[in-house]
Amino acid sequence: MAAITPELNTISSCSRCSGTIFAVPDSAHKLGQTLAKVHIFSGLTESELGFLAQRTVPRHYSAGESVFGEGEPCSGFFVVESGNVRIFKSSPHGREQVLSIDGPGSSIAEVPVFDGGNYPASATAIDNATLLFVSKRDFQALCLAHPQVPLKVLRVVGARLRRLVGIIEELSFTTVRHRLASYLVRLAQKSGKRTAEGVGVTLPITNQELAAQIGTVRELVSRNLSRLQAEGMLKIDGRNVLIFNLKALEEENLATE
Amino acid sequence: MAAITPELNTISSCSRCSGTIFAVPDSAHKLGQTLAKVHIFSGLTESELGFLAQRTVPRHYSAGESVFGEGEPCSGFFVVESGNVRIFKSSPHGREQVLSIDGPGSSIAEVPVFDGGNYPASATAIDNATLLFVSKRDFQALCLAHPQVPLKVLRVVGARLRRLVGIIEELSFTTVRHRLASYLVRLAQKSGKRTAEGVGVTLPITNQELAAQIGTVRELVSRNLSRLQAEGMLKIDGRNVLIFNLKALEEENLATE
DNA sequence: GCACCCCTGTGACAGAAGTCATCGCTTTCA
DNA sequence: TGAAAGCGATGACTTCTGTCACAGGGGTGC
Repeated sequence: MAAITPELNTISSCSRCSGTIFAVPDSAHKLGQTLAKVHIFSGLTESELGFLAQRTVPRHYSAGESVFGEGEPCSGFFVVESGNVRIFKSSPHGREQVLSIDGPGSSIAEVPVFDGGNYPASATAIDNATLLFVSKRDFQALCLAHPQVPLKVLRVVGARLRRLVGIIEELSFTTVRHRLASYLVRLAQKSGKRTAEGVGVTLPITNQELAAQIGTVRELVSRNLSRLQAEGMLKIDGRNVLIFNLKALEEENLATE
Repeated sequence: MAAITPELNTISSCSRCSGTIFAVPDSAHKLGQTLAKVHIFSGLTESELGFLAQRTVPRHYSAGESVFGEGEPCSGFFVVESGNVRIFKSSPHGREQVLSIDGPGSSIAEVPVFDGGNYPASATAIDNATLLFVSKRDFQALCLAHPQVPLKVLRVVGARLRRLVGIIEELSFTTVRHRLASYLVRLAQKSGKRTAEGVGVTLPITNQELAAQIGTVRELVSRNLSRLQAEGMLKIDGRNVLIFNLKALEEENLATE
């Protein structure tokens, strides 16, 4: 296993590291710094992080590239160092349902590492991304050696589970219109710009992708956006959306949810 | 809150145990046996189980009684000793979406114990049930003392997560008709009786409950069952359903899923 | 026996969801 | 520069979903 690490390290980032197994130069140090920012590794000592860094394999993905596919056997899990990863389910008809978007500091596919099953969903890189791969075996060993690590994993998995329950709730109880309104409200809260007329947001994704995130098809996103505009709740200008009355949009959700 | 344990023990089952903290009579022994059958506690030694049994509080619920409600603060988690528990989400309009049904040996609400949040959904007893309550503190202590316990919890939570992903997939990609067909197929695989004419199953629940489990309303369950009957795929006689062609019902799912 | 409650089936209907096709605009890239 | 691809809007249409209302069947309890 030690063999995997230095070689791939070399490929990925450290041009000076010539592949000597025991050399733990800048690259590993940098990895350690990255790992320290990962939720499930917070609290580990520097030497523990170093230990982990040596067993970690950086992998680069270009935008749109697949990280793993649903149903594939799981050999380990990933930590997002840079970029964003999209976790999703696909239907045989070509529709997709996004389960989560994970950015730097997040871990991915913790679950199959522990239950021994295959990946329950697919993952692709949204933009150019660097992920750190940790093998099943190494991670399980780490968990046994550091009992607080699995507890942190549980916290992360718990958050994931809550998000999934939220998706189920939305899919089961609400309409596309409401989910779209929810999305806009969330977006406005996160990155909205207050102006005299209302709150301005910029959709960071295509209608197609928005549809995948709220569980519908692109046409319905387009239509419902138009409808909200026709009702005077907002104004659409390409990807820019000016929300006249954020409050009304929020109440939209309470109404039928 | 050490007070919780011995007193409630007394109330619940052990008539001889007078509340002395260190008495570990039959009741605790029996508890230990029960605990040994719980997935997340398998592998613990007898003394460890005894330790846990002393800190465990049996609680009895009658059919339909609430165990906890969504959003309530979480003080611990539960192990199902007997009976079945229904975990579900409610909409303000009175609809419900079942997330899982858990029987003996299952644990419930492991997640909020670790992430510190509130219960993400509600739980009620389906039939008369006995649950063992384990306080947050005791369980966290156990996890730190026995690193393999959180790993087992992760396995259980992983299974839960997979089920939720499955629900999302069904809700997002399929129609009520397909979800109903899936339900019937699963039921047939689990408890179907092969006859000359086909596979006979008995619906164990009302249409209303079936609707909550597949994410719709009672009328649509009724209508879709009738439609499947009209199409000659099955015959309904009260709660008894005779499936003429299980294969066709299975393909029904592949078709649009 | 009778009132009451729960379960079930079903007609009527409105609105939502999804499909298909088309058009126009922009971006990309050869 | 021109073709191709991607994106967004929208009309037409079908099917699905959910709601409301109502009627009948089968228990249960008084």
